[in-house]
Amino acid sequence: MPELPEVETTLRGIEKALTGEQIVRLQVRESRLRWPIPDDLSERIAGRCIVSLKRRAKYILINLEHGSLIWHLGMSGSMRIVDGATKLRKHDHVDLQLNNGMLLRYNDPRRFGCLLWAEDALVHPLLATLGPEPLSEAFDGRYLHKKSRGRRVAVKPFIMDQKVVVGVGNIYASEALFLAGIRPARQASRISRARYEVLAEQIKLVLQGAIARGGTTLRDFSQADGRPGYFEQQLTVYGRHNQPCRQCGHAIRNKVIGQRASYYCPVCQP
DNA sequence: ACTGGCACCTGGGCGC
DNA sequence: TGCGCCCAGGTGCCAG
Repeated sequence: MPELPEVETTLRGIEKALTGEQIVRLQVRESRLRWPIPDDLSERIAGRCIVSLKRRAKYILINLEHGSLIWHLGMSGSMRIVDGATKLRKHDHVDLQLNNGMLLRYNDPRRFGCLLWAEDALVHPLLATLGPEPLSEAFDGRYLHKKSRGRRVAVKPFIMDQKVVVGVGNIYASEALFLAGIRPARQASRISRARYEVLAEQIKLVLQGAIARGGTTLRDFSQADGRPGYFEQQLTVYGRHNQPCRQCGHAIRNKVIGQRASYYCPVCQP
């Protein structure tokens, strides 16, 4: 489910309800996520206050007075703010219980997400080697061009590599490459600086546009208040195999690149 | 250092 | 209705 816009949407949806509140406990119904939720996590964080929430890449960081929760939604994770009387749904694996009676409830059918704790999240091994944030000034065409020298991979998996730039997943990679007019299978090292300038700009625009609309709901993603994201209507190529290109009318093609479905227009993306 | 392939899971949609 | 198959928005790890 979640790429950067969906994670950002989730963060914004839970931030107000959590910030400044005290944690009563963490109720874990299913600890077998991508990595097991540590047994002692609840006692470790009980009684602590939530100072702030941040996003780094696709991780949600819940900063406590001391230490942080590192929370990843995986492919199918979602979060809601509910009260204690709200009925459990299937795959509601974790509740973060607050002293005001509200809960942050985590649902994750496929259990590819994770919930970890670190004293200093940013130096945690999972976060330490991540590339720049796409919406930061550090990320631009010059950076992408330099980073791509000598890389034989296709440009699509290249921009989905979290060591290159974070937050770009399978949907927005296809979208940004379409908007930039670059074929997704093209070798990363064989793209000019000028075209990387356009690509970096389109990555920023497509992510910002998706955040503004609350992300994309294809199957099961929902915002923290239960509403879907509204970016699906804006998708130009993703999931539109054999449908006419919105720019030129040619049929959109579907090709597996780096084990992931990829969509492009053979005319607009030469 | 890079690269491609596999693994981890459940559920929905399809054809038979 | 049931079964088997394929697909799904992520990413760490492995061998080559």
